[in-house]
Amino acid sequence: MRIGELAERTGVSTRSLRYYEQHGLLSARRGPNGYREYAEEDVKLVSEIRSLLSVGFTLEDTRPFVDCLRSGHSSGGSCSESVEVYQRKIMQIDEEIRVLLARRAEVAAQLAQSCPGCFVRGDK
Amino acid sequence: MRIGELAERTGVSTRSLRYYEQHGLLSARRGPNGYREYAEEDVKLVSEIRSLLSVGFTLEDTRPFVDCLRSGHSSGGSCSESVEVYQRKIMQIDEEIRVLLARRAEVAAQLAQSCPGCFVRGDK
DNA sequence: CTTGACGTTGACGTCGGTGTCAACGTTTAC
DNA sequence: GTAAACGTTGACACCGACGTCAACGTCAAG
Repeated sequence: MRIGELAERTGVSTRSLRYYEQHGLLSARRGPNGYREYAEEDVKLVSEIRSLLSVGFTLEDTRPFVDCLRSGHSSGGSCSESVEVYQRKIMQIDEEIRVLLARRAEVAAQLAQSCPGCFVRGDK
Repeated sequence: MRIGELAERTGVSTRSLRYYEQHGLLSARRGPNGYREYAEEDVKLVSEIRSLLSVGFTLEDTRPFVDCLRSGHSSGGSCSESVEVYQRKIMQIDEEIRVLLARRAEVAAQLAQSCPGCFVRGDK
């Protein structure tokens, strides 16, 4: 399978696929013409990457999952390193939520101060 | 007051002050030597900008507050446009929180699936 | 006069994932 | 044979709020 087909089957641009390769997340044999040749498993690999990116992982975060899949596991999350990343990520999200809640409170307080009687949708 | 003093008094780099001016948020008279000359009120202006930036406003978001102060109001939040920005911002923060909560749930679900029995700190 | 602190403008680097274009080689279909 | 579709690498653009450096003008103190 060449890059165009992989792109089509995964819904990922060829640009992105090359970018992933450039960062060591994807690898491809090269045909005699220099074209990249992908295997079936790469579809799954790319899907895993996109799935993780879509929930806020960085590309670097996806590396353990990719390695996990490549080492034969059926799921990218089956390895201990992946689990650690999951947990780090959740703690990180929690932290971001805390920051946002604090910000919301601050902004709401400033609003209340400069506009007494103003209410904010969602405030109890 | 020249830019160095304003920077010192507000705790903002001269680079930032020039950047704010470049974007029309700050203005300065020019001395005969070309140096920027600031008034006392500019200290308050810059403080307002920093205060808003620190709670996640973009520079553009601060414009109504700056205009409000410059038009003579004692508080940057006293104008209706500022109030609207406050409200937009709060709704925006709420949206971000919703997104993060959804993400957290997704990630936690994936973790649970690939690591049954794994618990996440903070999960009830 | 010289030194050094301070001022000026302009421009590039940062971070991340991707779009997009250029300039070129290959394969495919007619 | 030729055009269209696809492949290759390399490089610039984006977004936002700056840091940082260059190359230069200005001004006070010794």
